Amino acid sequence: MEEYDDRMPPEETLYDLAELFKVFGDSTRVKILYCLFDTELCVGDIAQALGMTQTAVSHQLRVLKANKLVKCRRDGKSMFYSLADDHVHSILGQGMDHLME
Amino acid sequence: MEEYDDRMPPEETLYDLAELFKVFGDSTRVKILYCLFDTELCVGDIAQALGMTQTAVSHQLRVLKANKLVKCRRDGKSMFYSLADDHVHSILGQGMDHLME
DNA sequence: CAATTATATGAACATCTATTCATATAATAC
DNA sequence: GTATTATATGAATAGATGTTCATATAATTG
Repeated sequence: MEEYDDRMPPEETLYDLAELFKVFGDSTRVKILYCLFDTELCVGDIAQALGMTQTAVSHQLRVLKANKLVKCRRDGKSMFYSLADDHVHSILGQGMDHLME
Repeated sequence: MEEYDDRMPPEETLYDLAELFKVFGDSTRVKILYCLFDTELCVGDIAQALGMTQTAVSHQLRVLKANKLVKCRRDGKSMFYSLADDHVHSILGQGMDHLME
């Protein structure tokens, strides 16, 4: 890839980075992440909090989990989701800072 | 919006936040941002560096500028683009950190 | 076991988006 | 003025993506 200068990360890394931000780039997923900002919640509670269907929330939780932005544990019939680590808080926070200029 | 608990930012803010991340969520735009990480470049140089058409780069620069991720100045026939502020560096860096786990 | 509750999944559809192509604008050189 | 170079823009197309609907899986209760 001689078009890239020395300081450019590998193309695959930049692709993965874009994929990561793409996950944050949907309002439903952002809302879910903020629901989970400082607590864990089960799927039904998230759906109710956001006024969305269980199915839609579940689909998006799958995306969030595949990208390691949330983790989950089962408790009986319920699955409790929470933010995966502090990077998620940081990224959301940086985004907010930029919005506020 | 009584479905939201007290700590949730307003829905409009969360929407704007998602829109911001959406801008970072495209590999072409991420590549452009990394090209500009520590230097300013004109459109043609960015296009050449990435092996893309001028038109495609120009369209994406417009998106980046509309969202205040880059700024530009004219010098003769050329337009030189650079990152708008340090938030852009921070957000890219946080994303990278998350990728590296 | 069957019934119920909670969640997950697959397919279909509608919407959004990035690129390409053609063309327009802007600045310079002659 | 015209020609050239650099960039921007509008329309069209192709591909990606989020929601809905129907259904499947999983755990509990009786």
